[in-house]
Amino acid sequence: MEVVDVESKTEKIDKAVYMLKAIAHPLRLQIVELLTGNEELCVSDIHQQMGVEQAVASQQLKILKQNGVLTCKRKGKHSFYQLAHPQIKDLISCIESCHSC
Amino acid sequence: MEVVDVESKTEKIDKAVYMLKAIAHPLRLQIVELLTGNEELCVSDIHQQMGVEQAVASQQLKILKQNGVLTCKRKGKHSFYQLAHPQIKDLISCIESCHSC
DNA sequence: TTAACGTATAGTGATTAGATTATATGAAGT
DNA sequence: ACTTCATATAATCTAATCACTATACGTTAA
Repeated sequence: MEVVDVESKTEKIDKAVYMLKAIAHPLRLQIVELLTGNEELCVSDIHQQMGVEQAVASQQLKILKQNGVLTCKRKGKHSFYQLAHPQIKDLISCIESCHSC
Repeated sequence: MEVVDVESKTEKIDKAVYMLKAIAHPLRLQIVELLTGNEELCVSDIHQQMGVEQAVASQQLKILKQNGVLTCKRKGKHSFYQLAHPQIKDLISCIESCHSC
């Protein structure tokens, strides 16, 4: 195995770790779960549905975005967030299935 | 929805979060990856294959065990660790697939 | 029982993530 | 330009996690 492969392997691991760390938080996991059932949601959708302060929702969304879990596009006054990868849906159902059998 | 349902929902979320947090670490993720390709491994297998101190391997294995990612059974001098849920294999391939397309 | 091997735990300081609240920015309508 | 609504950032303090290393425990065989 060459050096360049080793480097990209640790990079992949780091990216995976960042993603997992981002999701590994009660609020953020629930946000991701919400987004597996909704194509996209804006900050106030989440802050209302989850019963948390707007600033809290915005902060957690930022963390999920920074770590490659969500993407964000602004339309007028609203910022719409959605899953960055379709596989994240599968990931969520894997985790959920670990605690229902 | 009844109170008992709400409670078990947060419990499930917490358990999922603990699992994800445990996996969300470079060494621990690699240990789990090793265990998706090997039915079971002992501490010294891991400490040798990963090139880390025995104590480090043991500590990280303990964290994975405590958080429901691995199980452990002792046979003589050796402790053998394995995945606690088969779905963890799928979880790992989901994460990996997020960074190869 | 002691020696050798495999594994587990404990202690430390440094770094990072946590919750909470106040404030700042950005867009749209009047 | 000013107001309102939607979103984002900053600041603080507390708590958890980190890496690292020394040491303790458990098992087996002589």
